[in-house]
Amino acid sequence: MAIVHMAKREKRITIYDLAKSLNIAPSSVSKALNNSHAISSKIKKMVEDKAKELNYIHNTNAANLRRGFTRIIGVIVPKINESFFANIIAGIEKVCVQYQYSLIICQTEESLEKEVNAVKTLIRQNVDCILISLSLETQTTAHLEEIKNNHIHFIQFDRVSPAVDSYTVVNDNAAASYQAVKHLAEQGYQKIAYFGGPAHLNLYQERKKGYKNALKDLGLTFNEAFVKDEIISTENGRQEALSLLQADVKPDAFLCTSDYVSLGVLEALKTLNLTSPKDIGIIGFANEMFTQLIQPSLSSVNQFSYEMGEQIAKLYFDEVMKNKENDKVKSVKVKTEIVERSSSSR
Amino acid sequence: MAIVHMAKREKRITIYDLAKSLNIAPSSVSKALNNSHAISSKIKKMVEDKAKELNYIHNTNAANLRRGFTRIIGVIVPKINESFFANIIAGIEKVCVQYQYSLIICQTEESLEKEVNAVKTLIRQNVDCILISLSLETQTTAHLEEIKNNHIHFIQFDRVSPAVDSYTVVNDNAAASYQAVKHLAEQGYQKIAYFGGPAHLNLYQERKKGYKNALKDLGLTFNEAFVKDEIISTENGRQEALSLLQADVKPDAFLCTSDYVSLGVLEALKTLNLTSPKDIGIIGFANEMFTQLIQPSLSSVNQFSYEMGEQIAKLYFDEVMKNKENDKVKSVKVKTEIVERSSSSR
DNA sequence: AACTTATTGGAAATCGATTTCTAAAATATT
DNA sequence: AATATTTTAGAAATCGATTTCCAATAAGTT
Repeated sequence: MAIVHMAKREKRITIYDLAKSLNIAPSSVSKALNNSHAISSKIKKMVEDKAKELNYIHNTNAANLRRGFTRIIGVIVPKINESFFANIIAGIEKVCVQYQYSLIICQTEESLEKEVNAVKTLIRQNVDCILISLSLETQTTAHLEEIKNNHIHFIQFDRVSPAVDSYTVVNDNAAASYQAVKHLAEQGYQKIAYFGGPAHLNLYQERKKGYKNALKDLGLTFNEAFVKDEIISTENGRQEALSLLQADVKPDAFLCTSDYVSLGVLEALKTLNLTSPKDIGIIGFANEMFTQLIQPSLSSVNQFSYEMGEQIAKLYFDEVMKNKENDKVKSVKVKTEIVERSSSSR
Repeated sequence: MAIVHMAKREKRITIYDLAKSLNIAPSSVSKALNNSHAISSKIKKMVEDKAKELNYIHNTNAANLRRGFTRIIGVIVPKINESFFANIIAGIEKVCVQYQYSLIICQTEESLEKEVNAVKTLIRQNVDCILISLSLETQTTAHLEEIKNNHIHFIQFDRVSPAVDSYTVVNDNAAASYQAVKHLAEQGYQKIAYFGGPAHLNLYQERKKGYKNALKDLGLTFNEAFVKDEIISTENGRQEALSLLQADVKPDAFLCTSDYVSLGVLEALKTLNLTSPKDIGIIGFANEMFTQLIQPSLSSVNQFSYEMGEQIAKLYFDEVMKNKENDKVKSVKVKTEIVERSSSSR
């Protein structure tokens, strides 16, 4: 796409205009507006009044250049309009306005190339910090190291790469799926299948680990055929469930790492004339809105996405910002909760 | 909340560093990097190589200050994590990256005060354009005029104020609700109630207008008691539906201006032992994900939110940006579509 | 070869704030 | 009253690019 160039905007009122009309120095105007203690309250009052009168608006751009930071935080997510990420962004925004920070949002649409470009854009924009959740494609991390090379603060969340040393905010994914399996077992399900996402993502490794550990601890047998990775859409879930449920040895429950996949399992049950929770137990991840509206309602792991957003932003303001060397990075775990609904209650 | 000040970041490589290490002038470096025709390809090559070698990253801030524009577009929405707005933002982002523009996102949480602050922040940040959908509270528009006073391009979308002269992108709301009523009538519903939002919003005035016009054209009687404003949540919808359905003269269908309200109507039906579509027809607005998943599935007006986002951004790049005086503003209508599902099909 | 015209690199001004340093004025101290 | 100290305003440098203008060189023309 061609890059279009814009005409320069008409000039705004500057501190020089204020200074001239008050017959004082621009530096004094600046100090007055910044409430510096090195300027009298008489001049402060004068300047403030004149600023209001002439409709002066501070030019952040000029100040940023001089100060060296921008009060802007960059956020990179796979998809802005996926409710999990939309909630996280909303939570981040809520906290950022309180600190008078702005947010630049980029989406990668699950593409590494777009992710690399987004990182470049944010570095160019001089953001103070980058908050990122990796795309499904991301397996290299040179672009993340680049953030650190440019001395920009950096927090990974949800989909993180342990290969890069940084602050992280994640759910305790291993514990969450452990709890989910335990819940299914308590409801009497014995042969529990696991539908995970791309195996190179730490997030899914953790969930699989929790699943396996729970089976072991509960004395349930582990069946390699019941474990599928790369199941991330409703359609994937439907097909894999169909094939598993038509095999000789069938599962009696599914732990899905997405509610959309649960939905696919449900569709498969319908075509096979099976019902949940009677024949098959189902539990998903994310606690999407629709899980409580459909029949049967779907059990799910609530990931507290909005709260995760708040915690990410708070981590930045409370810790990262004050840690100049970005050493002693820290990992924050966000609580999860098993929401028991029909699909796993018998 | 206290404003925290940040330490200045460590210095990055600048064009002065490149110039020094190549023994040429900074201005030549700038021209080389901008692919100016006033510089030889020999020097361009030299500069590009050295830039790569030293990991030079362009400082947008400095360039912005000099150029007078930022390649940043500000977006203000009531809630980032409402799927309608999340989709719009995603659509806007999709187009903006193609033009190498970044997005600053603000949410008002339906508060005028936050909206005013968001506008101020965006003006300070020197954005090239502000895209805004008004909060429910917004009835004054001084802050919007302020955008124009600062010569910042400006597009209103979805929830717009006709009191402010600006580009707008909206659904044809009158036509949409007209079609919705027509659809209900065709299915044999005669006494159609209307649940709208705050009456001061143009959006809802239009929808009510379409509703009334459709009734007239179709020869259906208009009943003032069947028209309610300020019904925007599931709970509102449930209560009002309950009260209407227990009155002497009852409606046999509901046109809801939100799918969440439809959901409330559905709840009311359950407590009254009525069913949809047999006893009562329902159609909502927004075509939310859940409308096709629940029982009965809910008919809805698809507003094509993602496409609306794309069109907003395209309007900016194709027209607004080129129209220096911002005169001859234009209103873009985004198509809608009646999605017929069980709740209105008998 | 002499002259005109096109290219191309560099010096310096500029964008609009912040900040350091200096000096004058106000206040405090003896 | 003389001196020491503190306040306060302003001059000038600075952030890192872009852009205008000029001069030197290269290329083209007769």
